[in-house]
Amino acid sequence: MNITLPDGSIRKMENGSTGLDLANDIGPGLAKAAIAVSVNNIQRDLSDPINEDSEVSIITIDSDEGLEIMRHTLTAQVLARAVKNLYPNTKLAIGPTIKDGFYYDFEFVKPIAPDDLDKIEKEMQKIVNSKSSITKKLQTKKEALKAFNSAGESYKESIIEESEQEEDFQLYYQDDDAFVDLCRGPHLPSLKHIGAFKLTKLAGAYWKGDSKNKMLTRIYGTAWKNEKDLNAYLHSIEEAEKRDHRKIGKEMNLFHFQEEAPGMVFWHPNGWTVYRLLQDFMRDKLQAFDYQEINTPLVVDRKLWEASGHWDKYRENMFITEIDEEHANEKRTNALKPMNCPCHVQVYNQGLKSYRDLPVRYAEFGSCHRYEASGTMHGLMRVRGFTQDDGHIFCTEEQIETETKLFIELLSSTYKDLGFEKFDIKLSTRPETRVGSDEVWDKAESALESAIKKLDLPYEIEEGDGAFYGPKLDFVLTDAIGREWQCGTFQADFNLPDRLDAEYVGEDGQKHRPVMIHRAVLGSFERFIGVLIENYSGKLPFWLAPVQVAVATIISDVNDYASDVINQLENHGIRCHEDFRNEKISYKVREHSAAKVPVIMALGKREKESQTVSIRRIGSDKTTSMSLEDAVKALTVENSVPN
RNA sequence: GCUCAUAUAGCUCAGCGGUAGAGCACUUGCUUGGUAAGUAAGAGGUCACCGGUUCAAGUCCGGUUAUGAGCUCCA
Repeated sequence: MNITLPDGSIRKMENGSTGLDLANDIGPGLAKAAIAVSVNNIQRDLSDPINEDSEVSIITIDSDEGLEIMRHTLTAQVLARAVKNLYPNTKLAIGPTIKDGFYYDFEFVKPIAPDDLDKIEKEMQKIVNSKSSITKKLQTKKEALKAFNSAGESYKESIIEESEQEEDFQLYYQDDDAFVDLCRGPHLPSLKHIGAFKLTKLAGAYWKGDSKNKMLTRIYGTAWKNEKDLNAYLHSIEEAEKRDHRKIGKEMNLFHFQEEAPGMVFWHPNGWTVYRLLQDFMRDKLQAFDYQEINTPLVVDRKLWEASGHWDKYRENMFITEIDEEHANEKRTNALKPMNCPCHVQVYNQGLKSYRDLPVRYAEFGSCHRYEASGTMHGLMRVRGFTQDDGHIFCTEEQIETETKLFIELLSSTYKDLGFEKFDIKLSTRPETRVGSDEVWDKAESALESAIKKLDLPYEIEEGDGAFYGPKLDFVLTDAIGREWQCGTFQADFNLPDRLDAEYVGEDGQKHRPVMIHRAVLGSFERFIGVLIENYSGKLPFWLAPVQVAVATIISDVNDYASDVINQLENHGIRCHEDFRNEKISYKVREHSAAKVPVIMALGKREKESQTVSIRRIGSDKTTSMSLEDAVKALTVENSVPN
């Protein structure tokens, strides 16, 4: 048979030759490094026979594929075995690879503690040191079931049970046959190819990811081809932890949370300054794109939520309020709004709208409350009380495309101004259960798609992932260390205008339903500020920094000059912090640097005499001197809000 | 919501049955010092909350609340 290699060359091999035979044929070095083989783009074990003309490449640990196979073997053959050695009655569930590592789900008889990971890790190392080779046996469904049944591995049994195949279940063994695992493969031919690894955490996870099922114990780990890569990875994790907005929020005195209001932010002066600046910035953007800002009630009678459908579908996430019976004349049940859309329809419905009025674009910095499950909250990123940069566009079906295009322009200009150059677009199309005719869906989906195309932007399609009421676009931005955050959204809605009876008079003099588009650029201010903090490690751009200039005196004789400097800066709208304390300048510099103040002005005798300032920028240890006048001018320019 | 862990001074943490500790921050004194920690002293705590075991409970055991890591959820 003919084997085509990645470089295009063709090698003649005997039918039934294995990947290992091929590697040997190419060279002994490759044979030694080979860990698996890719046959017509399907990964196979090195020992699998190849029976027909194929395109084949040898996988080594140096490739991403190879690394993944190594991680897979590490979890399925080494971690699973180590756990079985130490805790013999543990049941094995599943153990896949994930980004940078792997996990394995177990059902332990007695729960284990994080400290036990050390012990397991040592046992794993012992197994790896055996350098066992790994062999595979193929069994029928019946044989496989029997094997795992007698071993008491009920999860494996159920995996086999539910499988549609009858033959060729792959069972992998190490040299001593003492451990066997069912696996899709491929695996390393030998444990000697295992690189550097570390178990990282312990957590619960539902069997098959279903919260109705039993909670298993999941052990996470990371693995790399050598010690150096492992350390680099661990280091990058540490670096990401340093950016944690909860930690930086504390250091910069931006906000706090407390027990009496879980998931609700207490904004401190510094944090609220950032919040206000971002909101003002957003307000200008919206105005430039012809939105009209409105404001609607926080507390609204359940009748409206019943009409909108939220009472049925969303009630468990709503804060419901009742009025103290003793003092109320009438009992009514209200809810804190979890979304702004029904209220926006109320505003739209005031007065008759003509097709000439469309599109109507309402914006609201809408304060919403959602009762999020307790385990889901996470700093500013997931809260119960938040404010959306929300907006709703009422338009005709024909206008969807233009509105999509305009929105993407608004969004990309906003992200760019805030320092995010890269974002991805995801188009989610019709789900199985939905409202609206196929014809309308066709129109809306193609309107969204063609708008993106006209802007020449890349996008991905998420088939069937749309909301029941319409297709949507999600916008995912990438931060400074490559993490992705879904912030913006643009959702067509054929449902709510109908439920809440929104209409306009068309050219034909008849009443029609407008399409409603829900859209947000930042998502919520709370979360977006979290993203900004993590993106910038707290070192916000000058215009967004809560304190922009720390004016620190070197000797108390220059306090009067320093006050003058502060006055001039503040008169130009620059936010200053006065530091006249009886401390050394290095002490002050250290403190303001830690607080991530973008500019530190150190003022001493020299500056006072020459009417200059000495400027030190965050992240640099250089100082530059310039006249006070020039400094005020330069900082004023730098302080202008991007647009 | 589920699993596991955590809760001690403003912050970061130590203490793990017998009078509550450290570093930083804070206050005061001395020091006026040129770009990431001058110096000495002082003050600061219902050890999250409720209950139990014990002669004795931050410390052991239950429960509650919050937080953290995952899981589930995010019409």
